[in-house]
Amino acid sequence: MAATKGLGLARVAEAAGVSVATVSNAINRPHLVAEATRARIVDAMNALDFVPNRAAATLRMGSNRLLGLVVPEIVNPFYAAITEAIAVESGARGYALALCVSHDDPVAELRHFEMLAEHRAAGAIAVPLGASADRLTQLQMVGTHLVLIDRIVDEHNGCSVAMDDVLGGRMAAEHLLGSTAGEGIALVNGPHTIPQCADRRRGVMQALHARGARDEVVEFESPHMTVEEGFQIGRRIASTNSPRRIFCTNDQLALGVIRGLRDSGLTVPIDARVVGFGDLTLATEGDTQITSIAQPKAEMGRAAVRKVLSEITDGDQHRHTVTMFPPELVVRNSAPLP
Amino acid sequence: MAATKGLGLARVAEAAGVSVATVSNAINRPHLVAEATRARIVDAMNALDFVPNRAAATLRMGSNRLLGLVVPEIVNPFYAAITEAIAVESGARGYALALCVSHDDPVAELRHFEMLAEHRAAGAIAVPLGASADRLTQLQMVGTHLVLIDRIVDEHNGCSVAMDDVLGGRMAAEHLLGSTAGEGIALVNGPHTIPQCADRRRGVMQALHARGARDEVVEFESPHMTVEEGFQIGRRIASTNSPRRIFCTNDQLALGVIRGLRDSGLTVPIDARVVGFGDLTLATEGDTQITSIAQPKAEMGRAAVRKVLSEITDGDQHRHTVTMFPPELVVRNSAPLP
DNA sequence: TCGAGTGATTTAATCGATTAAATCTTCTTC
DNA sequence: GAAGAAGATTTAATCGATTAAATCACTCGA
Repeated sequence: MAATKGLGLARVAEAAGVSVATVSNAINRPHLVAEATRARIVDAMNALDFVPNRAAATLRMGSNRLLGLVVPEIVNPFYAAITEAIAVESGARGYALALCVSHDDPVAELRHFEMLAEHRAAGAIAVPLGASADRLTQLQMVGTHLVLIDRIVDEHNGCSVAMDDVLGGRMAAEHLLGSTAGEGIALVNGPHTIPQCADRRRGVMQALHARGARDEVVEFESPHMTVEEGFQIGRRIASTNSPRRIFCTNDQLALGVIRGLRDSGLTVPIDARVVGFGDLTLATEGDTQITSIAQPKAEMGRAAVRKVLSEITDGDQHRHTVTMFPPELVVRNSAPLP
Repeated sequence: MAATKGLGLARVAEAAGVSVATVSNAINRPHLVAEATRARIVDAMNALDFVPNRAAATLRMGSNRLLGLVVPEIVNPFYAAITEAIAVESGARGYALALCVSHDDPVAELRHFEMLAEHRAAGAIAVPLGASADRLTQLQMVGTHLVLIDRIVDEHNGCSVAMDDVLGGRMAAEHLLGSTAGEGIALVNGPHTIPQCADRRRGVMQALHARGARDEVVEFESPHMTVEEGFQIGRRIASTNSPRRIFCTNDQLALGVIRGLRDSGLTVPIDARVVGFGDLTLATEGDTQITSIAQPKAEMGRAAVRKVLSEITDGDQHRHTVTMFPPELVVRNSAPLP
């Protein structure tokens, strides 16, 4: 008959014959509560189907057990893999994940950060766009801890996770060159304005310099890095005397190039060897299996979550770090071992 | 000098010389506030970088402008596309999206729903697993509106969005049969326990019956529906006299089958015609372009969001509906027009 | 027997937005 | 000029969890 007061902790407290404070303690600081009392409270919670109200806790504490993730897109196996890893990891750590798709639109990106701020997200992971320093301050303005992933920005005052594209480029080039020295490489690349493209190219150069070869890099630029553009470039390569060791800076290009070469009567990997980048599943499952530089996507995602949570919980202990993951060469039949 | 009271509405109210109630009204029910006052308030909000506290609103109103999405995985182009559409659409409607990956684990799924309940999510969209009715009641127990997508369950008392797999199967079969009657179809299918597989098969049967042909369906069952299994089946088909009009119930199988046929000396589409299902980008981009039944993934995602929001906002007006989207035949060179 | 010490529990203030009800203005209209 | 309507704004209660400080109940040692 005692009037049911409220619907939250109070109801449980009444049922268990204790105060709300004790219920709260039983949940969050069990060591403060006597075992017998705790058991009674747990029983009461189960009996009443008690569902804690995160909003109340958030209001009181000023921060929500919620992480934000801002990615350019999900329909892109690379971001899909990262997103999945982040979702799983943050879920396992007891954090909800707010997913935001920016479509590379700065306005949308900013709106998403504002929304995260309104929800008092404890932290965020983002693939930033437009690497301007003031944009980032604007984003951090919201107060949440921000970890950058994939595209990292020097000016960022915080943690970052990315892959070592220079090393990736070097590994691809070294695999193509094998033990033979003095021979060049055809580099099918995107615009140099994309940092990844510039880095992968740099890696190729490093590999060539390392073995004292002359800089024989014949470069083909593909504006949009699509299969179609790769196809055209493949035909171009076949009809000229450019190197037949071909490094494409993504797997779409590699697929297209292989088709172009075939179309011109060349056989892969007999007449030409091709290495791609990204290790898309499609490259594994298609008719031709592409040797590719794989990115440790899941590891990157997990590392990002660990970093935000470290920022959130470790307080002063925390030191910002930039983690560069090494890529992995996956050898398949488009460029088998020499 | 006046002590800054609080950090939220109160601060804005003080700056604008009004009460918190008026500020709240200016934000949520502008028509109640005089234009001049509203302008002053907006100015104050901008000047103070006011960030509303969703948690407080949620606590008060009992519901959060947050939708939940529970999917089995993101690394799967189908779910990736749906997820992206849902994220974009809910963002556009002013709702945050909490992403949960269930990995087809009932325990994880339930945990995710509990988490959504704790956050007082206004609604959820889910690809449910284990279609047991009591599971669903358990899920709905959390009180949020639930819309099912992709896998729909008859017992569900709410909205659903899915694709018409029967129609998809029929379209595939009809395309393969063309105008010729009396010839059979090789059906490369997954286990019949998967509803989609059963439905697509049913569609094939409908097509055959419709043209009065005898039930010439030679069925091959692939337990895991992988490229590799498709490959084996492709070789089997080549070495027997089964029909050379082949419908594979997903694109992975189709890719494998084509490789198997090729491996056995058959040419596609000369000696055999192949239709896949799902229209994966990989099938479009690979060496062989697969004719496939495409699912309107983005439309399905958007429809799901519209439905939850309708449940949430329309109250009594709302009527639960099951929307079946028609698939689309995308003709490519693995089975060109007859 | 008193005080100190320890462990368990409660009291009560607080976070910030919402909203029904009350109050205050201004404007009609007879 | 008084009653009433319409419009604008304020008052004050409320949502439910957290937590510092206070209280209560014991045990133990001197």
